Amino acid sequence: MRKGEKTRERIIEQTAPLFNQKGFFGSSLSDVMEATGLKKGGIYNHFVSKEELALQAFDYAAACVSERLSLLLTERQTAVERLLAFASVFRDLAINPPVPGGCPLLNTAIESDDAHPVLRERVRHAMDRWRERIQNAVRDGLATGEFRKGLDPDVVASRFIATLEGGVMLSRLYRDPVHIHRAVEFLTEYIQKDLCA
Amino acid sequence: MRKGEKTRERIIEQTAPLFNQKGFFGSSLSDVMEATGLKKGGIYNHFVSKEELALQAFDYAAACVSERLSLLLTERQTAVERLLAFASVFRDLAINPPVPGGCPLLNTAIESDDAHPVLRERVRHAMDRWRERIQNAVRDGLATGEFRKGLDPDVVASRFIATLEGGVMLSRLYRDPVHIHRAVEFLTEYIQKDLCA
Amino acid sequence: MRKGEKTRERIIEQTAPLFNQKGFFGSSLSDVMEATGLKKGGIYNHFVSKEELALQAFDYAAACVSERLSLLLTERQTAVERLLAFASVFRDLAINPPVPGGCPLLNTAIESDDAHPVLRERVRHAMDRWRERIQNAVRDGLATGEFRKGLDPDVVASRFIATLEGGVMLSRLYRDPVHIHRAVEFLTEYIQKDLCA
Amino acid sequence: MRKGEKTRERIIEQTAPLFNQKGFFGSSLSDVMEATGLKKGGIYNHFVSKEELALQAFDYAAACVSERLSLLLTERQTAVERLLAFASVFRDLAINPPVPGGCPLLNTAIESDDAHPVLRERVRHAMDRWRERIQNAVRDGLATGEFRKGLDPDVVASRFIATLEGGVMLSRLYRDPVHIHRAVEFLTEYIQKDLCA
DNA sequence: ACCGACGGGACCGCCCGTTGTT
DNA sequence: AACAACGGGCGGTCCCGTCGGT
Repeated sequence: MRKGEKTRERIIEQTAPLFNQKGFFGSSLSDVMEATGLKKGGIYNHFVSKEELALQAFDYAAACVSERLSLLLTERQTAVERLLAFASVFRDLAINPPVPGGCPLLNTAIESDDAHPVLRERVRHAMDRWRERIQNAVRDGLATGEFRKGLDPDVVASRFIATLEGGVMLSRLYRDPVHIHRAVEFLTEYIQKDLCA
Repeated sequence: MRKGEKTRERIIEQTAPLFNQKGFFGSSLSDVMEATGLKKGGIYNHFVSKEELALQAFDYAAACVSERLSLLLTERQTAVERLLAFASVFRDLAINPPVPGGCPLLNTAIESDDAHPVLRERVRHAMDRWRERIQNAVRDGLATGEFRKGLDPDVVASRFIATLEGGVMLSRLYRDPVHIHRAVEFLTEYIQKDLCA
Repeated sequence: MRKGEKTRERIIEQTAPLFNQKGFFGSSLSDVMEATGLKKGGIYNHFVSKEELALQAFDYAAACVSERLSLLLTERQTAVERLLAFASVFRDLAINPPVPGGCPLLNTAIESDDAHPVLRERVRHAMDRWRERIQNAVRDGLATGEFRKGLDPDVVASRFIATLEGGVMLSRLYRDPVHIHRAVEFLTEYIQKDLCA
Repeated sequence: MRKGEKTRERIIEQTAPLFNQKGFFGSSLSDVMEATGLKKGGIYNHFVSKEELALQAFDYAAACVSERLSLLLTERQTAVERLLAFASVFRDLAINPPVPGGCPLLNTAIESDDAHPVLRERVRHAMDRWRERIQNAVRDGLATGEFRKGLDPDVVASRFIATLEGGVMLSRLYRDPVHIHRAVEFLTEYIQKDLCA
């Protein structure tokens, strides 16, 4: 990897927390300069615009969360375990997020949905991957007989993500982990009572 | 000061959708001028700063939602009906919100939690009121014997709001009402299976 | 005197300290409103512009100093006493000025000489009156034989005003009355050694 | 940073006359842009604020005068000659100032004394240097026996500066060099009659 | 590859003045 | 006679992006 490539990645890593915390409109190039220690010229060598950098910073932040998901999901055997692992990642997202600022998908979805179509498209794509993970877990559980018949994987995915993202929002708003814990607990009961055969 | 008061309220009403859609940092005074048809001088006669206006626009937007809640909640007799009514308001929030842009509490919570403490405090306060509504409904259900003993109203409130706000986020992100419908359905099942005696 | 006339004078009295301290360019209409307790409409009823008000406030401030001069000069008998009285008024101008902010002629001369010809003309006129007072005192001293022959009243006036205004400036700059005292002492010696026959 | 340093100095040199003539509050950034030929971005690259620029422009203007003083004072042998040289610099200050607008210390002292503490502190410091020059000249005169015993250098400094600055004010107000000439003449007599042994 | 200098313009806030109303 | 309401525009500051230099 060339030196330039490394710098480029460093910029992304250092600005992802910035954009995740203050948003795209709330972050200025001055903030970016401060976060990276580079001057404008140094940044524009690697990115054609602030928007391009923000997009990649979002992709990076989303990937950081995905990585945590992959890490936990692959080592789980049963579908139940995998769904629980998914929920536990969100517990971290609220309390000890991989990228400071909480859940990048939630943050960016809210900021972009009426104001930045390009960014919104990125969030949709990342969100699709998350939903697939849950859908796949559910399908596996259906295939192995772990889950009761008739379950709609899509519905389960919506329920999971909605509840968890909402819990993240509440815990971050109140700076109190209790809300995300209640969300996880809610889903845990849901798995046991509704999903399992 | 008859006319001024009216203008002031008109400014708030016309800018609430703006701030709710583009956020505090994403909305400029030029946007406000365009939305209101007034010049800066005319706006600054009623508000000392953009921040002051944004705070009041948020209060207004939150009050609009609260009004819908009050309207539906007061005419419901049972606790179950009131919880269902609460959920149904969120269905509207995602699809046909009283103030364009979705849920002002969700939007503002996400934008402010790392970037604007004053705004965040406002959201907290508004969110407290919402939680109280649910808690009160649950307490009523407990008192009448409608709900099973041992229910923690606080926990129910967290579960409701998390699930619904997350559903709003998903439906707005995908421009698809199915997600908020699934969230409401989720909570409907929850009421029937877990809350009722 | 009509009520309007009284308000008008009140405005002038209340804004003279403002303009004398912060200058014409440094004083805003907001400052004027605060100083008078009136709103813009109340002020523009009596003055067609900020400039017009500032001109009259200057005239008033200059008149305040002139009044002190008249008060002291009329009760003095000899030319020496009158010159000393003139100097003593400047001692007050630096330490306990009739209009807060020091000498209005000095302040306004400095601000206006390159920036505001109209104001500058007013200062010139007021300064002419001051110089005449000294010139007259000198002429009287010459007529009575109190002063030595050959004295140029114009020269004495320049020397007096220059020394005193410079002393005021220094004492106000350092917030230390010693400088104006030294200036007065300087002129006292000058009177005794150079002017008297 | 060869070029930038040069531009920075050019900005200071070009704005010093502006601030000296129209004052800090009377000079706008538009004036600065016009004087320098740069846009706001180009100016703010070198100075963090208008205030910072004004402070440095004052320092520059004060240094310009000081330079003239140094030039004349160093080549003079006797204390008398040095005091006369000091006075002659003020003659120029009124008629043909090194920085257009007259004496920067006088101008800035008057504008800042009630309105801008930071600027005022700068003036005080520069004025201290001037007073030291006179005090040193007097002390030298005392040491060589040129001046009569018992002279207080501090008093002489106050008298000189007060008289000269007041003379500058008058000459600039009237656009007539006669007043500063009279002030210099006054001090010349003072030197001969009062200071010399 | 990074920095420095600069443009052109948008930002929010405040300016001074006018108008309509009471 | 006083004020509230508003316009039109300038205030200083900071924005994002470009380009030349090293």
